[in-house]
Amino acid sequence: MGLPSNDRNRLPSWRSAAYAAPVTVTLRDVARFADVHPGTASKALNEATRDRVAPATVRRVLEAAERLGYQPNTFARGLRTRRSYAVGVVLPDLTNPLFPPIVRSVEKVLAAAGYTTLIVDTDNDPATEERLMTMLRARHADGFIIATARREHPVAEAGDLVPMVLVNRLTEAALVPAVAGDEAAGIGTAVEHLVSLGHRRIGHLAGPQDLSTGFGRYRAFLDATQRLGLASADCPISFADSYSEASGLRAAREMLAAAPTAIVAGNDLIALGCLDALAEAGLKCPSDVSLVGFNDMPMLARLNPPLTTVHLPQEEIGTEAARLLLDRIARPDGPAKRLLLPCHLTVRGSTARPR
Amino acid sequence: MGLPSNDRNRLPSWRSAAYAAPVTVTLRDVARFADVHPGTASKALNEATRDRVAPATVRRVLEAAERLGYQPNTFARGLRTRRSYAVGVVLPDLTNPLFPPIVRSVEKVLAAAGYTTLIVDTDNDPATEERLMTMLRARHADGFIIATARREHPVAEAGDLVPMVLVNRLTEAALVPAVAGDEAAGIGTAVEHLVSLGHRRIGHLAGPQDLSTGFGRYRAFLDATQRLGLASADCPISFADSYSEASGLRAAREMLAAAPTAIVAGNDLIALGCLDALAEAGLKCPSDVSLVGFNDMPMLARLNPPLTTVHLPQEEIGTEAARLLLDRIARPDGPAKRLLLPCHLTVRGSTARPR
DNA sequence: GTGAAAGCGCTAACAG
DNA sequence: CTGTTAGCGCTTTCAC
Repeated sequence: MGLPSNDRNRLPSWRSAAYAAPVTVTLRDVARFADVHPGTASKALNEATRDRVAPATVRRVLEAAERLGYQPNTFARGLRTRRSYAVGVVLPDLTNPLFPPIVRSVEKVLAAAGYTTLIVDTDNDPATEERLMTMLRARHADGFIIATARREHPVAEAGDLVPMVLVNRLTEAALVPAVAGDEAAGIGTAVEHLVSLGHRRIGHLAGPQDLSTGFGRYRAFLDATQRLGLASADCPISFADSYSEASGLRAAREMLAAAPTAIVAGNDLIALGCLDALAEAGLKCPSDVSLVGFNDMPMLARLNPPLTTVHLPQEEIGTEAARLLLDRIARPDGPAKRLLLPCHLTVRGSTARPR
Repeated sequence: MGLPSNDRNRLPSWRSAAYAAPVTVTLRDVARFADVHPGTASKALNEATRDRVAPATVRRVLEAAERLGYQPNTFARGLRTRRSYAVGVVLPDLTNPLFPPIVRSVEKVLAAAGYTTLIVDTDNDPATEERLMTMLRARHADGFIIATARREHPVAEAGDLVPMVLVNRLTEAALVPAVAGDEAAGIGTAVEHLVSLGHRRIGHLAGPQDLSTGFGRYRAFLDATQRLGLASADCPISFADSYSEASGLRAAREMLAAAPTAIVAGNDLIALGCLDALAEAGLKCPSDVSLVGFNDMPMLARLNPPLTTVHLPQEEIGTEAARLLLDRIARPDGPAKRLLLPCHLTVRGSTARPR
């Protein structure tokens, strides 16, 4: 009596527990060991119901659980409570260096609250996204952090049905909590910086317009140039159809016909493509053309020239997203907070006075 | 009759299903709709037992499931079958660009086999790793892909108790399946390349020796230089205590006292630190000192000079790791295959003939 | 404050 | 080939 009933996987004591095959010790085992009814053991183990059990009993149960290395069975608990303590994080592309820092901080906050993070990579494919969402739903994720950012996106309609937080995208409908960098302000700062250097012909290599970031930064560029009194004829715009060096190269070739003295790129990869286009055209950066990127991905400081770019507070974005989600899970009907975190311009060597 | 018994979350049809709160349709609902017993419905739905059900019945059940949008409850199934169809992937650091491509291909293979990938980031901390492993175990992960690579690692002892595959590390004990790039060959190729350029004084900036990669590459360097007939006195070695630019810088400063004409770095980050040390010392790369990195992280081609480095087949590593694991889950007692995938040297601008 | 009992949704062994 | 039944491990009323 008092020992786990199940010993099909009893393991030698010298094994490291975490990597060994599970020895299944159940609540019944704990209860038997502590000499109480399983129901009572359950109450004692559960923070919320603990106060309905005599302190001495609680102690006995807790000790038994400790001694036996009791781990509640997630399946049984989930089946009963309909909660998984798992959160889905839906990313468009894990290899995009923008996301890992966000994921890390999300994971940290959620883990501290007892949640498991289910990371999922949609490969920028709506069908994959649908499939993965279905999977996450089947696993009864308690909430979602969604970083895929098509402007036309089913999530915009799903509204407040399931706890979720949007990252890097603010839907028009303010029903869904969201956190993002203040990209408009970031683009604004970039344009101001160029204007203050003396630029008057500033182009924009816009990102994909079906992504909310691409669209948002484009609008922000329009606003900023207008606000600063630049003629729209002096502000050529080309559209890249993806966030990639190749698309950036194509768009930049087009752009260079308009001979801007400075260019604001939709993101860093587009800026890199632009760098190639400049080299191709025999133009030097920054002496002939200044260039600003967006995102501040790693290694930019080591480029030639080091790229000036708008820095996003990735870690903070992740932290806040996780907090908002926990909030939402706790109070699904609370107001949908929407957070805009400040971006700053990291000035490096790719911007200078025009000739 | 024939409708889901549970309508607390019935959703308007215009909502996108994937993002809406779950409407719970159970096996009983499907069975009722198809007018069979739940047990029969279960058999019909399950590939493996389907042939014990009349084809016409199978069709009816399948259609009912489709019509009602039936999703089996993972908890109930897991509780019953003691399988989760989830696999834990344990990474030391998600922000290391080495891992995302591996994770992506792992995820792809596992998803195709019906498994969910649980990605977990240990932040290079053994305690965090232990905690996360416990969590994964509580969630009854069916297997593990482990990419953390301390040489002293509990996993090395846990042996074949739970299905797992090691990535980027071959334990001495050949009990655990593993897949890695052939780093020794990679280092060998790098040294050969330098020797063929005419270098005779070749240094090594070794990575942390408590990591199996750091140690393995160090040994490979020793082997290669000896094999090629270089005097060990001509092959200075400094140790970086982490894979970082800062550590690389420190180790490189030390190394430069020995005046090698070429340096093989333990990884790319160490190589970057080395680049800084060279600049500091007023040495030009590659004209004064040639430099080779390891891993081929992104952006290296855009550096000044573009870094020559050993390329790891990350995608293939991930694919093979996932396959090995599926194998292992299917036949836990099969032989532990150990795969060594070829690395190739990507020659760029940081290596040249010595003066 | 504790015990008893029901049941979450599923699968698998066994009967028919 | 189909139905019946039991039970995975847990939480949660409801009695006592």
